[in-house]
Amino acid sequence: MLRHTRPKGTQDFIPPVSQQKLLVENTFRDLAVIYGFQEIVTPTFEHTELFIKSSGTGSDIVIKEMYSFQDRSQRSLTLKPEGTPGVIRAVLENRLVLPARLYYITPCFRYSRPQKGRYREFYQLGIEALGEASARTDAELIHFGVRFFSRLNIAGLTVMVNSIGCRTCRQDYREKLLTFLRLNREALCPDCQQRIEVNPLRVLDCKNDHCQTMLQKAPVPREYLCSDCQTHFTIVINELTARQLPYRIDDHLVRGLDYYNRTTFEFVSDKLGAQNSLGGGGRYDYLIEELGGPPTPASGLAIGLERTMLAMPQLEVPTGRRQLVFVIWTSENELRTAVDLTDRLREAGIPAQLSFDSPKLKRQLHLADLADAAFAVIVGEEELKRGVYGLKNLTTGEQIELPAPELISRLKPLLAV
RNA sequence: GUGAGUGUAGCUCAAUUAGGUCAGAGCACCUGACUGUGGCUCAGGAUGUUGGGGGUUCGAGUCCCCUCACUCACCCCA
Repeated sequence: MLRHTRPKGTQDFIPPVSQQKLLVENTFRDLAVIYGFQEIVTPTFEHTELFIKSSGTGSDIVIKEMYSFQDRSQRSLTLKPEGTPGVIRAVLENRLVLPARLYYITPCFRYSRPQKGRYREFYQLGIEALGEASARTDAELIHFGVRFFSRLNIAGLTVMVNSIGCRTCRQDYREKLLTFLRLNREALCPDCQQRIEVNPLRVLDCKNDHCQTMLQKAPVPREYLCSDCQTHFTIVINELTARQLPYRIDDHLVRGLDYYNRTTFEFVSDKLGAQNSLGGGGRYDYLIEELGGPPTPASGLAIGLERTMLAMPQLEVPTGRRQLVFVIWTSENELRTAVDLTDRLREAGIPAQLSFDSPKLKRQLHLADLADAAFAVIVGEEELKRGVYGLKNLTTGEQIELPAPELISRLKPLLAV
């Protein structure tokens, strides 16, 4: 029985999975930079009110999923359940000049029962285009997502898009929907009956088959868009087509957070189980104003890192050895030289390691093998007398001798550093 | 928060139809054969309060109850 175990819903990223995670993050970073985004880092926790204000009191995140706590001065703080609110808060607080394109990689926390692709601590990769009003921006973010997933060789991806209108037309639609739902209340599942009053739009994407067949006749947001919203959506669609991005319009796609308007989109994978959304986003033209800033249009996208990793072809078990040189010494007399050599290798940018723990050559070679090093450099008494090092290729077993001064220059091309 | 399934060495799994040499194997790890050469082979070795607690029984990894953890699904969403 282990004495200490990780808290429920958290996970350890150990090698080689940690490498996989790094690959995903780096891919995201590179792409974000290419699209003109700069990184923003905000605190892991914020004042609780920030999230209540942004996500909406009706959202499940606020009602039952936040990791909230009182600090020692009785301030109510909350571990961030998503990335956007902190970013907006920081942008306003630091008076950043808009428009601005920002990206973030951050852990997020939600208290919910863990399952495949859902954790209590999870990582979100997000981009926010603040101060950009154009529908073309929305399409560009979708393009960003598609490109990101394709760079990671993720197949089976579907892009879902929809528009949920603006303040005005959404209100009209809401009334129509409410009338419809109240009329058909009995035919809906208990969950949906609840949702009618709390957040009626969410009834649309209920998973219950019964509800879905019934909802075929329900009014959908797109039918009630005002002309501006309609134009906006048309441009998004045209832009996607022009960029040759396949998409599906899903009239029932409603995002869970209250702050979205007009464009909403989601990346759905067919190899993920129940939690099949790899990421999603949309336009949120009211949030900044809502949080005390000037009226500012904005559009964003957030991707789930763990789900991305789940959808990747397979954990690329790195075949072959690590780009690492293991320095081996044969007796205490050579230890000093070995330590200095290791240090010089490192100065030259060559990953190098040695073991101080055993003077046994055999043991050291075995450790080099365990560490999966590509090469062993042998610093032996014989070699030192002649001014050479032994260089052993641990894959092939071949061993050659190199004049001491040549070692680094010969090693560099072998390790591609 | 609700439901179902699973819990045996670090890992993957065994342990006779209804409880009785049942606490094992393979991989991994350590030591040696190999006094300056890893991987291969051979010979040894260490490791488990069978998730935890209680009960039934002469006797429980095996049956019952509670609990914890994990997994999947609902819910929610990344």
